[in-house]
Amino acid sequence: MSDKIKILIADDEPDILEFLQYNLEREGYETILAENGRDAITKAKIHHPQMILLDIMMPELDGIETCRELRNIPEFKNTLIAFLTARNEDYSQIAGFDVGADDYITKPIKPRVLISRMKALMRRFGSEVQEENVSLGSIEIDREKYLVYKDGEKLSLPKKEFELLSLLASKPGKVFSRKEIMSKIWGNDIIVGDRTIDVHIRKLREKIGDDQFKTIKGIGYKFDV
Amino acid sequence: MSDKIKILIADDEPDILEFLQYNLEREGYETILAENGRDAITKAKIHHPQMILLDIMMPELDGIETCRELRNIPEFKNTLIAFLTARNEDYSQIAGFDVGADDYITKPIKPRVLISRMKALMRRFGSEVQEENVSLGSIEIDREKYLVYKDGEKLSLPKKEFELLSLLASKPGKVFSRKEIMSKIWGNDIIVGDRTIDVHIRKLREKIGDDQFKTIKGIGYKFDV
DNA sequence: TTGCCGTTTTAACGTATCTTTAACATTAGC
DNA sequence: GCTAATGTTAAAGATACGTTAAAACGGCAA
Repeated sequence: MSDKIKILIADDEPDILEFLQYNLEREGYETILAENGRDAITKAKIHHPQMILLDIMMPELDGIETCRELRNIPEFKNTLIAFLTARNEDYSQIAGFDVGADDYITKPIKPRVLISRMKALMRRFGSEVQEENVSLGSIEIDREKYLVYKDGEKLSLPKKEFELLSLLASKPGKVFSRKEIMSKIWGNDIIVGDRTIDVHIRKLREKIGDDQFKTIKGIGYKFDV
Repeated sequence: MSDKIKILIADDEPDILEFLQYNLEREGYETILAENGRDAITKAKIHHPQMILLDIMMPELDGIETCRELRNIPEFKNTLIAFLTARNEDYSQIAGFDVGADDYITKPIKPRVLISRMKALMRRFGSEVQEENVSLGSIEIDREKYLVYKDGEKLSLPKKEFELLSLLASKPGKVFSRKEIMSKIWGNDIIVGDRTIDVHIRKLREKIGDDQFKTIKGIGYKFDV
């Protein structure tokens, strides 16, 4: 499996797609191409890109709507999303940010500028970029296949448990507050009771090991070896 | 203490400064003004802004250099920094990002666009308010892991004790008044008796060391080595 | 559609731990 | 030495977490 950073590009003009693909791949990124918003959402679910570039004007589903829908899917709550668009479309620009975009890049696109902006975004938020695989002590996590290995033995966790483990293990030792866990796994709109998290933690403790998961009363949980 | 978000603006044109000040304050931000890069660094150290807007072209010290210097000061490693500049200065744009900027806003500035961009940056960044780790003498505080090390030995303090230590240690030597401690740790609505603070201080003295915590009778406490 | 099954969430209750109080002792500073 | 502020202690109070079982949900196959 490749450990390249994956970028999904959605634009209805093949020329632009090709231009971006060429320039990004030359920088060592892996690109996934989509020709409209609907297509972008589908492909995002399959490929789990770290970053998504959306043209504003697209058939089927425009960039703004696509972004809104993506942000409603917990998996993409924290994915970097940037818009591409013609100069001076200020209205779109505002709408874009309000809908949860991280950046807004004006056409004509200059490769050097694009790359610099992308790197700036990733530098800052890179810590949140989910690595493909994590391996700590006797635990190994394969994010793509949704699989966990404990001492080499394959465990197949349900989705929520997997996501929780995956989140906690992304920064071993760091305490994740309940709020943080909730927003990263459930998203900001969905509200679940406090006991829900406990129950998932309990399941993980049963399956992975009791002492790996530490409770910090009043704050949250952390995963440690 | 005000809980408004503080934004430092550096530009050598008074008109622009005033324009930005007006628009940002109207949105509920607190603004700090600087007229060149040197000034900006000085004022940043005094006011600890959450975000800094830098004009590229400035006398004394230009935006690029200012940003580079700021990024070399640990306190500002994670502060949001955005550049303001005229259109099409692509070279500056690239240099800006390479030097650690988070965004790049082109003049003429449209207030709604500026505010939207800023909110987009803060939305991402806000959750990850990087609290710095403190290390004084034999005490080390890891805020992310909610751990305190005393001579390398790991201590795990209850929430209130941790917060109190964390507060006092954030400015070693500074005397925190009881009122200040109360409002920072309990908030302004919750009222607790005076003995409560004493008890927590006592616990800390037991665990961390008696003489680190000094009482200033009639005023409050300070933490020192 | 219906029923099944695995997953997720809720609710109720128990419990450990943390937080605050209150009563009394001690101390610092006038 | 007097007084107000702080220190100490133990116990009461509050709260967050753990546990369990059952309900709700969602996909899937008959």
